[in-house]
Amino acid sequence: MGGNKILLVDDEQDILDLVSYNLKKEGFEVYTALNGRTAIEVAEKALPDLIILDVMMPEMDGMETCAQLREHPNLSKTLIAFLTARGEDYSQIAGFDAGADDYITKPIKPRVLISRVKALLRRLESDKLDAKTASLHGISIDKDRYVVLKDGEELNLPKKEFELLALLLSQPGRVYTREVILSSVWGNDVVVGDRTIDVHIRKLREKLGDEYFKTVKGVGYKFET
Amino acid sequence: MGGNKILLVDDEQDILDLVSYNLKKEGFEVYTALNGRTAIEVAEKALPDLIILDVMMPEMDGMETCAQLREHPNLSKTLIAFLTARGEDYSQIAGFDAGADDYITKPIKPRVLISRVKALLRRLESDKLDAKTASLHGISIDKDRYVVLKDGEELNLPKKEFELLALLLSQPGRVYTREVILSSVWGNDVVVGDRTIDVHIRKLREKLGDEYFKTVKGVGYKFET
DNA sequence: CTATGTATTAAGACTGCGTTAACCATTTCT
DNA sequence: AGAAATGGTTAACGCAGTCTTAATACATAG
Repeated sequence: MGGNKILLVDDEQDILDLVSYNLKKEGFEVYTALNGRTAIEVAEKALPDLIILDVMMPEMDGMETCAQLREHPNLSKTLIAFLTARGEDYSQIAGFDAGADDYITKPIKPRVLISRVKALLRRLESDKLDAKTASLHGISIDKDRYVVLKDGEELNLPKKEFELLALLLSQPGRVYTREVILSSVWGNDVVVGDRTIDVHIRKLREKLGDEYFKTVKGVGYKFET
Repeated sequence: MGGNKILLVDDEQDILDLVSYNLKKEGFEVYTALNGRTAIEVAEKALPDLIILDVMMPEMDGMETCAQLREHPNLSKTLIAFLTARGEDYSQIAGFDAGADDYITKPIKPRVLISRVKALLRRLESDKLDAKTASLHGISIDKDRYVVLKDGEELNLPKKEFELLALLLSQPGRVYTREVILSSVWGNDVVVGDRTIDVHIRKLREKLGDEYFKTVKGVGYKFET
């Protein structure tokens, strides 16, 4: 998870030091700037994944900086989090909906900050993945039409096979236990044996390729590339 | 993202209508209450994800309501946002740190409100995620995917090894006695010898590195860096 | 030095999965 | 309707990987 670049912008050196220390401890690559102007310069070169921006700064405030960053072609999609003092007048901040991705309130609690930063970056990662996976593993389903697309080829699966695939595909990578699979695909009242699932998994493997369906012994199955 | 439940509490029907309309338009399920007492009643039944609470209300004000909500076992972790009039005396609000998760100032601007609400709920979602993943210094586990990440490398551990690691990692540094480990990983009714634990610890050491797993003689094991 | 607790192996037991084939159930075709 | 095809479920058996044990070697505290 380490290695993400974060740009930290605040006019108080103390805040920079505190936050910087904590972020580095977590393995992040940290850049700092004391004002909006240098922030933009640094951002252009470092291309950070996340910019944490103090709202209240002399000269160019956080919102103004944010707006300029959004103008920049290479930075328009960078995550931006605002640092605001609790009780600050939100109306003007949010009213200027410059597209901040999160708000972090001072006083800063390191552990809170870290978890928020991680949450934001997770979002970034999953967005990236989402864009890729659709085309990467070449398998997608169309629940409306009850059709599976593999490398552009349409494929008609029987009901149970389709629903099982749909379940696994709904959260690629996540392991679904037999219990969950049964209640989700077969329903809570229906009683069928565990081998039934195996057989359907086998059929999916036959039709879509062995490599996608991974067994986690003692736990369940997952869809993975 | 739709489907989140929001409880809106304000003594002015106009405000309820305005905000309610806007939230519903975004696909949220909205409940309303005109005072603190009914707010608690509704909250108990609906279990909302977020409660927006006017600070200034007759009888029971927002802070008092908030405090009572926090007492309630099923609602103690619900997100709470305070509605405050601009220029209101923040000191008494913040001083009474009842654990509000955000402050929204009146007059309410719909677009602002929506973006704040969405930001809050996003936080909720990622906090839920946090519970499922634990990480420490290059080693992290993903319970959903049943995968261990070491320096970015994916690692598949067998069930017991994974669960043992998950336990130790759940409170890094804390020593887990053999007794606790057995009841947690193996269950209370299963009877296995103590050496079994050693062997699993050994395998974890092999796969993840000796240094992480510290033996505390006569007590148990702990995960440490 | 001894007692106690832990580390390390290797071997065997065990569990749970994969696979096939046969058997119903349901739908479709003639 | 009867036949045929398709889909769903189960049972049986083999197999691989996982778990546990037991035996022995090692470490540390007293």
